[in-house]
Amino acid sequence: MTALEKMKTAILKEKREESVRRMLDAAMEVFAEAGYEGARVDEIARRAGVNKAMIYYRIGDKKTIYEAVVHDVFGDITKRLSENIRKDFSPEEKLKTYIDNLAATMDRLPSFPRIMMREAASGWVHLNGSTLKDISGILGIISDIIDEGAKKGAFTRVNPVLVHLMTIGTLLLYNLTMPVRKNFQSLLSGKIKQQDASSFNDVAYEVNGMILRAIKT
Amino acid sequence: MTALEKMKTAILKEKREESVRRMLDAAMEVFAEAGYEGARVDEIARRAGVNKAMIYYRIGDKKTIYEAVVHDVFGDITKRLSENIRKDFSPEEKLKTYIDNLAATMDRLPSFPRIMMREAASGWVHLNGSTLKDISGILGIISDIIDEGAKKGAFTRVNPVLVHLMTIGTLLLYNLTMPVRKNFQSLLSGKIKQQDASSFNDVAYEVNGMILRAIKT
Amino acid sequence: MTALEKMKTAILKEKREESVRRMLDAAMEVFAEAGYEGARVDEIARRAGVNKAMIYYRIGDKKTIYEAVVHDVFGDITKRLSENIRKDFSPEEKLKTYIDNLAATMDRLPSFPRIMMREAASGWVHLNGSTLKDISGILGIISDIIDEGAKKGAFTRVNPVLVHLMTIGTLLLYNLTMPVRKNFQSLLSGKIKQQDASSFNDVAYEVNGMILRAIKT
Amino acid sequence: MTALEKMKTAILKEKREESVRRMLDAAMEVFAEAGYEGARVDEIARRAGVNKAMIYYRIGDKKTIYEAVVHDVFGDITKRLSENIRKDFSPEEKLKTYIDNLAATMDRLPSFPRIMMREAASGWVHLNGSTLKDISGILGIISDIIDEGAKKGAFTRVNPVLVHLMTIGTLLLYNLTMPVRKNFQSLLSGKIKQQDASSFNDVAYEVNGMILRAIKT
DNA sequence: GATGAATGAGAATTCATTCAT
DNA sequence: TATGAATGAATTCTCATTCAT
Repeated sequence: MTALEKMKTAILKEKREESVRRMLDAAMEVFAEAGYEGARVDEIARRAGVNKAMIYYRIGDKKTIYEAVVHDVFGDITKRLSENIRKDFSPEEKLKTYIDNLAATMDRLPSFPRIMMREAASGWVHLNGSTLKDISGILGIISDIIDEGAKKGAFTRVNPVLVHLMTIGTLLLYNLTMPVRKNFQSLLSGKIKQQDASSFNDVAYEVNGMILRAIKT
Repeated sequence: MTALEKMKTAILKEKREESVRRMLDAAMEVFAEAGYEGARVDEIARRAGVNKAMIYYRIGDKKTIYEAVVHDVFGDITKRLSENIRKDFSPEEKLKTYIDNLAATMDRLPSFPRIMMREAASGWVHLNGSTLKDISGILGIISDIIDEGAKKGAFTRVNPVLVHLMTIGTLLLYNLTMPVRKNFQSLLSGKIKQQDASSFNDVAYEVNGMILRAIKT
Repeated sequence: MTALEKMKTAILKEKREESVRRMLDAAMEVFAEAGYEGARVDEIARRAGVNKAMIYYRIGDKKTIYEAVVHDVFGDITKRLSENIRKDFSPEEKLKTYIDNLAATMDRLPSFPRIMMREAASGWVHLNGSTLKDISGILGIISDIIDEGAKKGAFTRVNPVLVHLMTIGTLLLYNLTMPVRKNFQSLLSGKIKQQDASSFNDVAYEVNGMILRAIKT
Repeated sequence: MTALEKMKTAILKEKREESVRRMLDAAMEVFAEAGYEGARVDEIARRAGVNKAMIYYRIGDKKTIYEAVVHDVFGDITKRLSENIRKDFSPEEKLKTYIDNLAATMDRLPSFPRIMMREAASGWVHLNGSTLKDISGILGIISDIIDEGAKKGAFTRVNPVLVHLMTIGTLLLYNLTMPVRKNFQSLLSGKIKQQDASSFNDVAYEVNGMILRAIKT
């Protein structure tokens, strides 16, 4: 193959990947908004700006698209968490980083909370082996943090799975109740004195505080 | 109308209501398992043991069935909570009752967690005014508890919405990760020393402990 | 159930069966003309005068429709043959009846030759157990005829399968070359002296003569 | 043009023809297996080891490919027959050669029986003028053989078209029932004494015998 | 010439909903 | 009231064909 041909091939490949990326991004959005059954392949194609047949050509049928999306979603968060938690942090710092990263991911990838919620409701039937491994990787991280904290006398001995579920459950629900919370505020006017945390940073901060208080010695 | 006719009418009415009840119960199950879009009216009819046209005749179209189900689900839990939290309880007791009741509801009405999760993921678009009022009623309850606790010096001042989200988020996720947690246990063997709470009572107890530690002065 | 209701049910059932019959007849035609892959469910519905969804409701998907058709086609011919070959016939008479019946079936059920040909070309992949049994029933019949003839000294010992294949192969091809044979007649004018058998009766007669000469002692 | 250039051009042409040959061979296979409607252009390209667009470039659309294949199939058999039937043969020898050649062709070109069957079932709509001429050429050959035999007193006067249909129908059906005949053998065990002809040579021999007996004086 | 990319026009199948009795 | 029958409107998926380089 000549150098020119190589360049052409490379450009084609890049274009192809870019197009697949766009399809998967669109799919993630649509699946998040409508769920697996509610998602329309037509709509995914429309948002990705490609012909519908292209999706079948490049990725596969609806089930395959969905699995790719789920894998991406969970893979991304795992990667992010394992990258950012530094070895030399104290358990408290690690826990904070852990919570901050979860919160940040939800901010950056707004489809994540919805897809995760739907997966939970559906009994996680779309999690394949590698994604399960991803998730247990996350559990391993938090487990180690709690463990280390307990050994150093900073934390009480608690079930790390529960801490994880509490953290992610709170953040998820916080994230997903955003659109309706204003309604409650007005209905509860006078009752809730403290302002609702306005940004996601704030809530990460608050959640962090609560969790720490709950597990510190 | 003769007495006999009245009796007949009454029996008919009872039968009718019983039949509607069966349809709604079946619908709740199906919606919980498959979500709104994934649910099949045929399947609801099958499980309720009635003719499909009957559902349209008695309840209405799919959307109407779903709204009735959602209303039932959220109405039930509100009712239960407001009934069980006695005035003369201490804030701590009230909080415990509150958490226990949430946990018990999930146990008794296994469709609740799934439907709530799906509602969260869908942006709560099916909550009508009265259901919203139900939910804010719940928020009012927890808000009052926290408030009272703060006034009595038992609790720190925390955002009651956050406490509520933390409680329910943890319980929901705990409930819905049940089927996959065994997988993680094996993948994490050696890391997680403490046993997973085996019953839902246990987890309510643990969650209660965590929440209390997080907000007690 | 009252007598009136019974009557209603019976009428409904009749209507239903009549409608299924129409669908299967239409399907047989369409499959004969276009083959499995070429057949359009839309076209079957159109010819049967029913809504396309009705076909799925009553019969099933395309594969199921096709299998029903094939089963009908082969079942019909088997039934006809076994009914008409009388015990007290001589082997020669039996053979004649056998050939006549095959020829008559092709006349009466013009889809049969085409569907059988296509089945042959496709490797008989759609023949299920019961249809295979039907066909081997036919083979059993001809086999017995040859056998009896041989015992009585009327026929030579020949492979009955070959006789069957020869009979049916000739009739099928004769039947299916009908539309093009005129073309040949003109191309061959002067060469073929004997007139082409004009009716199917005639050809059954001729085939019978040939087969008899081939196997008589 | 220089000699070198000429050579290059010749090699290119050869390669081109070789590639077209491969495509047509692949197409014949695929059409035989799946029929016109069931055949996939993708699959043809795959088996030919060429890019799909190449087929359109070199041969044309699906219909054109199919017509080329049909023409090849029928042309081949005509050519073979007319070459092998020597003038100085006796009518009996000629008939034998004719049958042997048909049988051999089916052996050598396994797609032929299937494509011919499908063509028969479809009403020969893909036979163009030149192919029709090919076939009537074959009919002319057999017609002449019968004629000559009748004149010499060796054969009775029979319809040569019928003899042809009988021969080819038997061979075709014999060939195409091969895969299912074992099933029948087991179902008919005890009934069919004579072994099924194991090779195609054998069946040609048997068919020859039957036909001869049917038409000899 | 050769090839990967792209797509429009179907085709099968499903399902909420209505009809008719 | 109750129910089997019927259907229109999607929706997923496929594939022959063309494009662009």
